[in-house]
Amino acid sequence: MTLDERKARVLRAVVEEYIETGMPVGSRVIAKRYRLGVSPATIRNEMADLEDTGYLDKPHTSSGRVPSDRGYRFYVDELMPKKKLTADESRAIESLFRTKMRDVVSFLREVVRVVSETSHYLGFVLGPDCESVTFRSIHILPASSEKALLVLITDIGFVETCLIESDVPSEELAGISEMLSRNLTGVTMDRVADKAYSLLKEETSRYAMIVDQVVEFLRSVTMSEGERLYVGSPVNLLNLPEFRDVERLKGVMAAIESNGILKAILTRSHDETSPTIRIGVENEDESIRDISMVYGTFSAGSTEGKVGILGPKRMDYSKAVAIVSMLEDRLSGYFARNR
Amino acid sequence: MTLDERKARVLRAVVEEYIETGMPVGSRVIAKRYRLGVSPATIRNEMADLEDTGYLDKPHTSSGRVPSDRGYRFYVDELMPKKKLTADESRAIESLFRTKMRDVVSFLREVVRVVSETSHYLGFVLGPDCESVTFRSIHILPASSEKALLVLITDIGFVETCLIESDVPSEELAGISEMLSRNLTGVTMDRVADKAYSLLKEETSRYAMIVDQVVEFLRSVTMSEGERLYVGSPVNLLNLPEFRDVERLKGVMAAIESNGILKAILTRSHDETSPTIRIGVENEDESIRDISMVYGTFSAGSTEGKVGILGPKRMDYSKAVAIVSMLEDRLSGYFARNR
DNA sequence: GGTTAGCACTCTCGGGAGCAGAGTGCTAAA
DNA sequence: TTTAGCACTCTGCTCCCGAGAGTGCTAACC
Repeated sequence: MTLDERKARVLRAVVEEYIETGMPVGSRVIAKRYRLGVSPATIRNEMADLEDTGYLDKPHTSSGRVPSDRGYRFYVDELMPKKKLTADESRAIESLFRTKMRDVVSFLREVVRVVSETSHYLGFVLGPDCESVTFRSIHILPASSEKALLVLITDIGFVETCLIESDVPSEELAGISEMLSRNLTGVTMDRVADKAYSLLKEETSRYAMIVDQVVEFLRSVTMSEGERLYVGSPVNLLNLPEFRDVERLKGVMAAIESNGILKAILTRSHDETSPTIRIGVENEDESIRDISMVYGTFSAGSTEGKVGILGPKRMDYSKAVAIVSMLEDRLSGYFARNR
Repeated sequence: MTLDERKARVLRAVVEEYIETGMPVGSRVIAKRYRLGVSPATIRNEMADLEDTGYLDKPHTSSGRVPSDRGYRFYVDELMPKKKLTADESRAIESLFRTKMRDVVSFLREVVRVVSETSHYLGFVLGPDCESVTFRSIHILPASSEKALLVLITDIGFVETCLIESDVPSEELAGISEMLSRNLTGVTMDRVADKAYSLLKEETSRYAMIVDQVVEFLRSVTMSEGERLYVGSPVNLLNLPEFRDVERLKGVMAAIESNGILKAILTRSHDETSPTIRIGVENEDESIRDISMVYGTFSAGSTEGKVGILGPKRMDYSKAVAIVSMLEDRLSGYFARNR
């Protein structure tokens, strides 16, 4: 499963050339642009071998070669150089952490925007999951004569709020919140609503109005799994020749938007090496078999989230890895600081 | 500028047929499908007249007619039937208001989603603007030993939160928030940060740490103009024949995403009739001259927001108007209830 | 034996040519 | 005023051809 020196250099040249141009690459270009010191004919022989062993494909009998999924895989595993981000790119990413974000949701949206922008592909973030996030405290604040504001804070600094109807006097609201906070601290979010209900059920008669609303709020926070996934804008994909065909774009978009698919993949994966790379067929799901993704994990308190990039198979893996690695690091730091 | 009875019927038939099929429509189809009681030849004469007066266009010398922007305009002004939403459509919209939303931002995002879905075009919402939203109250809650949570509530029920560093004891935090709330209530959001600063500057020495952060938070809330515009996913547009050409889609997407454009149009417009319809060239901005938009205004407290639909010129205006009208109404109601 | 030049072969892509189909405009008759 | 008829126009499709790019193979070369 290993390749001799020269074959490896040819494969690398083909992959990099193809990543850059998007057009099948011929022996001529390789010989000219990548100084391997041999003639096109020799390159042709090597390419034929690489095709036999499955590292390269031919779109048709007689046009240049294109890396196969296996070829990309070998490239990212063995040949790919470690690219550094340009000053501009790292500045764009760092700026995320310099300006204070008001809440985690807008922060993660902003992360997605920056990832899409610097990678020129499609960025996404999967937020930490509820099952391992725990309750820290709840506050019930009087908001007007008939309204109160519920404010929930979790251990990783997520804040959720909700306006409810309430005519309960503010001292009693404070009492309830204090009691809930005291008893629920450390409980995981998926169990918090039930636990709150049992704590509050004796009070039901006195504060019936707000008890239901508080429990419903806690439940809805847990349920809002759907909102964990943030995906960037697909404008960048429109510039890629592989998405000239609207149908293909539609397929990918549908898959991503259907939301379940990407999330399932990301939550299922407990991966080995730091940024995970999924190339074409390596993706479980049919609908994204002709694109690639690069994603990594960041830790947020007791749990973790994912950040990644979706792009064509001929994506600039090296840069994608650099971006994802940097974000894994910075995001973990961010959540550690903001606990 | 008026049309005789039969010309009007022909124009209406052409517009509706074109909206439905997206293909240039010929005299034959009109005669067959729309019982006007005359032959294709007569229709042809009428169509020729309509072309002379600028209501119809011909893509090329000898193919069917297509409505011109002026034709669409006449159609929406004079000919368009008032469509009712189907049961499914109104149910989808009503469901927005039945399930309790946790915060205004996710609520508006959800509105955008539903609008896109029921219209099959691209929905958008422009939230109320800061200059006319006023401050209601602020709370500074202890969140952990070195953190505090700022919670800001505005008169229309918008809630913004932010975690800050703080080692100030909770009683004093309560004192500060109480003082701020008392003095700032009713102040418009664009002036609140400065006012807060002058209120707090005497305390600067004692609570230097948090004073700056509070002021910065208030300032950033005002600044977050950029987040006021919510735009749906453009997947629906991919299904339209007019966006088969990727370039066109790219143009529109870029214009929308650049954010300033759409917002400028919406904030500038103080329109006459309830749902405003902008057809093709009627749009000020070059980049959206070949699409149409239908949007309306909803009131939120002392200020207002916009909700609308972006689609091809041959969009189903009648349905778009129905959707927008319904939302103008419901959203105004929603913000009135949730003050 | 590995490397290279040469050459025949294959396949795509772009530009006509030709043809069916759809639709028009005009004319003349009802 | 309406309509039938007909010549005309323009598109879209298919087929065909030639140019160009690239390959695989063979035979010569170092």
